[in-house]
Amino acid sequence: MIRVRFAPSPTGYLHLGNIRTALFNYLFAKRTGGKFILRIEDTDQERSRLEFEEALKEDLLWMGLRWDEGPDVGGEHGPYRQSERSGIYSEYIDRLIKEKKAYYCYVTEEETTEMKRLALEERRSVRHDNRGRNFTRAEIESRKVRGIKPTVRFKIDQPELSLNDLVRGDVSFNLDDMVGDFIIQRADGQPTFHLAVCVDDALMGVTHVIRGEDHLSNTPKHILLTRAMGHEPPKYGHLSLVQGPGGEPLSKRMESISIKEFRRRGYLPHALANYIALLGWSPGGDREILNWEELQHLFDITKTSRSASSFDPQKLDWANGEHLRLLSEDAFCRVAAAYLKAYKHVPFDEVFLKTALPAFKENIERLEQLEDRFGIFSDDFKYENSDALKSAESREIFEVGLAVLKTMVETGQAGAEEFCYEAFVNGIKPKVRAKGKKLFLPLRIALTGREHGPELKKIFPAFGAERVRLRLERALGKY
RNA sequence: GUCCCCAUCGUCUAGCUAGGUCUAGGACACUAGAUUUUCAUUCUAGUAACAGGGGUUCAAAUCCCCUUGGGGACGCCA
Repeated sequence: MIRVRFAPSPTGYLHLGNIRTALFNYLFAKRTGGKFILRIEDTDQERSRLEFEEALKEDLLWMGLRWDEGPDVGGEHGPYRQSERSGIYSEYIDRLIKEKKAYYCYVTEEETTEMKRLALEERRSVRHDNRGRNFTRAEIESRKVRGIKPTVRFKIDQPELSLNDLVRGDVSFNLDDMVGDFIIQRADGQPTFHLAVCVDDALMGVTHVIRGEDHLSNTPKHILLTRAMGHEPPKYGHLSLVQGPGGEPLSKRMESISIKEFRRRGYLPHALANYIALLGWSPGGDREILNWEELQHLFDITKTSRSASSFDPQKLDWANGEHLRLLSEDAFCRVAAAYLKAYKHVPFDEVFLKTALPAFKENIERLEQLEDRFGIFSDDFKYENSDALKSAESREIFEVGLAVLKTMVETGQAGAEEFCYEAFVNGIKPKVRAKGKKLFLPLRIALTGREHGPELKKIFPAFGAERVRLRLERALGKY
């Protein structure tokens, strides 16, 4: 059984790149009925905050990525928060030291920094020179006396290592030039990310580690460490990174790409997932708009692109529009009403929303746009193009419209529950000179104040006869 | 600097594993036209790419090498 994990550190909000990693893990596991684990990597106590953990769980759930094991839901391999697993980590660290696979290192942080500076200056490879390995007993004693607390470093003796990556194929590393012994326990006694990850992946039975390409060069460390602890390393897959629209790297500080922000702007979770999946992956053929089941069924990690891809907000908008239009009228109303309630202050009740909302379904790309579009229902509006209202032909349309409306009201064709657009328009058409665009554009502007908008037919039920009368009169300058 | 990864339209990509069907296909965006009794939706058409150089081969977008360019890593962050 495939077991994967998404392991964010709660030091900021989830962004496009993070959620893509989570999505790909989820898709990869679910295709074969595997398990998706959520693990919180909060070994950096300085920067980890509970607030971020809560936010990230909310974002994951919103996207439809429920974890089978993790905080809140539990599981056999818990706890799933690294800060609650320190006992486990120290056991492993002790054992590695006992087995001479790791050692206490009394080299200070300052010395390490200096080592790096010098290497850069002499244009050599920047790596730890393992000097702490050969300190004499006396040297160690003197450092202890000076109050220096040791770190624990894992020994690397292997000169090279190759691995078969799920997305990149065979990759080999020249370890000699790359890494020295690395720290698995800080001077303050806390385990580092490298140790915690390896211990947890092994103990939680993780079979595949799918993560960003930025971890590719950590992988040799992780393989060596895992083996040293007596476990078989998982399979690795390193996803190419996502860049911003201009090719810049994504950052946790970029507001515009946080999942929270996408929610606020009215993207459908599934449309976002669909678009994100297309970033670095293609189902082949001409298909682009996929539902959740198709996504799950078709996704193939090995067909994922090996080069970085740039986030294109325009294409996201297009995808969102497509998914919005795919919704049934009922579903659209539900989703849109819920969105409006949560994020916008639109002064309309649910009954009104239900009659008005369907008109906008074909007309928007983001739910956010609804707020502006609803402006046509406000009685306090300005004409986008008042010139179109002033011609004799236009005035004729409005005068006739008023007359037709009056008749309709008198004969009961414009009652409260139904107000027929066709009857209204067909009543006007034979009696005026203007037709086509010359007829409908002035009418649209008179009625809504704008040159663009939903089909007039669809907004009539929400408008009602009285509002139409008022607006025709206003267009005529009668008040 | 060292190590690792990557390279097809402006962008996302198909094609590359098993070289010929590629005068390189689709999508977003853009432009033009059609439909819609108006705008949008929809439809049709158009502009636009194999980074460069060397090989291998009858034949290279596809395989190999070099150059160039981009990204990542080199933390007592994850």
